[in-house]
Amino acid sequence: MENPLHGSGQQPSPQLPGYLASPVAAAPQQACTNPIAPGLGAMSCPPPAAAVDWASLLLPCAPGSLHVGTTMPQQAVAGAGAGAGEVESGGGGAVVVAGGCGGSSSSTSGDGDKATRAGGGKGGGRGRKKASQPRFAFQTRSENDILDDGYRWRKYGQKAVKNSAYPRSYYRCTHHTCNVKKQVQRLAKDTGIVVTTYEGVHNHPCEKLMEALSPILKQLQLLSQLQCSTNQLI
DNA sequence: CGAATTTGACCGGCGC
DNA sequence: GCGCCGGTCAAATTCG
Repeated sequence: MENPLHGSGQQPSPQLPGYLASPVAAAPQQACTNPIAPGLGAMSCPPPAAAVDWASLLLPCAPGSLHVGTTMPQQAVAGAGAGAGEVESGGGGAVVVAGGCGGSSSSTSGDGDKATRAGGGKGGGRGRKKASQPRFAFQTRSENDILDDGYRWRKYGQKAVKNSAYPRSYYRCTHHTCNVKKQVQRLAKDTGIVVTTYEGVHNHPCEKLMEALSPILKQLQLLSQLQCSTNQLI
């Protein structure tokens, strides 16, 4: 996800950009084409409020970013399939925000103890400890398992899970300093729905989004400067 | 050839 | 204590 929220994982909503979390959570019916895709979703979902600092949304810890303020019930994540509500919107990806922060989840995985564990061979040193990483789960109705959320992910595992005909895929943000992970799983009940669970907060801006919006931001900047000059002349 | 994905093994947590 | 299950590692393989 993208957005950088203030702080470092202390914020309730992990990576989901404010523009995603808000519209989705507050107005599920809104037809955002692709809430997960920064550039796309963002552009197609005009913010309710006029004063949105888009530039700030691009930064990690954006002061202006919105976030889901709810705490993330573990079941919302673990049982996202059953727990999270689902919203369907048009033909695009409907999204439902399942939760915001999983502070004390017992099953949440993290890297916390990984470092502390002296490892042996394969698997030794493997972290299993559930650190309190903010988790955020939501469902999308899409044929594509992989949502383009603007960040680059590397798949590091896939596992068949119980009670599901579809395997769960594990991804990690490829940014060297970023420790965000996400799990992607297709619902057994409704194969058209993909449950995506993000864990952690990106500590870097979304490259794609930056790339997509930079021309616009540039223009805005120029306009702003022009306006300043005009005012001075007057 | 480097990066990304696949896949089997390993490990810890949890329920019984 | 044991087995099941989810999560992760890392070697092998594939891809660009």
